[in-house]
Amino acid sequence: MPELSLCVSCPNRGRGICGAVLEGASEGAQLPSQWQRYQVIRAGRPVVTRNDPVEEVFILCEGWAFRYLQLPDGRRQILNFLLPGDVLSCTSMFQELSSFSAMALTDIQVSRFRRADIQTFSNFNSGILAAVGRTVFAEQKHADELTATLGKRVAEERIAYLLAQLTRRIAARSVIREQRYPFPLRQQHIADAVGLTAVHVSRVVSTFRERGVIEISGGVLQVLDPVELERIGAPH
Amino acid sequence: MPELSLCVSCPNRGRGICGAVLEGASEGAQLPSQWQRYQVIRAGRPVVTRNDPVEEVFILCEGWAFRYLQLPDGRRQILNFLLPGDVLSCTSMFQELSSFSAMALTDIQVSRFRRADIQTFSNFNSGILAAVGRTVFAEQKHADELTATLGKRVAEERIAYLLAQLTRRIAARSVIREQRYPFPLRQQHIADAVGLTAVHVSRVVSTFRERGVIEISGGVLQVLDPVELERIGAPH
DNA sequence: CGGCAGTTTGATGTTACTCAATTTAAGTGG
DNA sequence: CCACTTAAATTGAGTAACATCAAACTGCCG
Repeated sequence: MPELSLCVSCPNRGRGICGAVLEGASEGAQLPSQWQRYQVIRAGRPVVTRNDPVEEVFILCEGWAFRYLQLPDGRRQILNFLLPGDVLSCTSMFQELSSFSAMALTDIQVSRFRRADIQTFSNFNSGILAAVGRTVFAEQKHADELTATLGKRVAEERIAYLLAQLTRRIAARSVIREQRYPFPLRQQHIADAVGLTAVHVSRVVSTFRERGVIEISGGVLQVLDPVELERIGAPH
Repeated sequence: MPELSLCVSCPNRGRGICGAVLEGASEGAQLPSQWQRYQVIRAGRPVVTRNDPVEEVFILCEGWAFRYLQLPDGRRQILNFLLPGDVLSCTSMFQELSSFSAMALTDIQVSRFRRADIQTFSNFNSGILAAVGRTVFAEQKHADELTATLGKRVAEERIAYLLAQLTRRIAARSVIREQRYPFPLRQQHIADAVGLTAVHVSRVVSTFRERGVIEISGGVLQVLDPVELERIGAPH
């Protein structure tokens, strides 16, 4: 969801990965590239941890990650998944302590900007402000849709919502090869994202497979019936 | 949640209502008051409607309102409740079509600023930007907490979460008279906010009453055991 | 004194969870 | 290439939480 034109000299730029989310960035609405630093984080390692101080805003350049909240009993709720080009969260631009945790789902590469640099720079560059505004809007809209999905919809619809949304986002930033998408999620991740148990996710995914809607295996999601998936998962 | 220092010459300013949420606003971080307009909206009437164009950012000066999403089958999910001093949503600052609907819960009074005015003004006033940033952060944090609550917690915890959060917010902007709070919500509103049915809300609220935790009647919420309510509803 | 909206209560149904066992898939080292 | 190991997915049986339906009750207002 979050798209922001800060990731200017991402190693993937020009290879169609970060580039895909940069559309809409006006000229001059980019931070000086020398301000960013790169970091590689291995799958399963934390990116930021709730209540820890964060000096920087993270942009995901490569791989998948997710934001989540941990409950005292150890259960976690995944708030959203992050794909290449996504800002971890725009709110990191305004807050010194992180209000959420984030973890690398695959090996990832992140680009980091100091919050202070962004704030200074955005004071005399309204293009950045506009980009931040669009991103904030997208983040909030996504959060609202998720709230409605968790509050009012059954398991089948929740899972279809997540899968439909992910395929749309993956397709938007890569060359679409028929209906096959790279898919590093375990069923436990789906469960934590849509508020179900992994066992129940398994059952629902099985019925989707039997009905010829989707097929997940070997880290690849195949959408056999995109229309049906959208119909079940449509948020409105 | 959303607190923003735009509501400068609200009719309630000085009477401790809007004033309560203005703390933290630095000098000069206020929009010229002649840019705002007032409007009264009666209980049950729409404030904004999803997909309608909105030229203005709304700030609630008096009464209660709520943001919601309507599902095609007529069911609705309430996203949050708005109390005096709250911005309807900061994202209205960046988007021309509303992504949500909002409705007055009681008779309300709103203050309206043209989006264009705010954008222009914020370009040469970094105090406004900081205030917007804080508000955006608060909105997102609230949305994240709600997601975790809907995804991972049982009926009793969801309802306690909502009531605890509301009492904190009401207390923050009014003189606290013992543990009695004005409470214009019907049980159906609670149900739509936390993803339950009104019938089940009734049962849970009854057990709270029997256990001496709260008491709702005559538009007043009495918190008899604030510690217990917080304990059940604590988001983490 | 109706009438109406909101709440409460009971009986029953459905959805999703829990626990536990089994199967499949993915590595790993010989 | 094949045993061995381990994580993930699947399946079944039993249960808990919440929804649904319908009826009775309460308070409020004209």
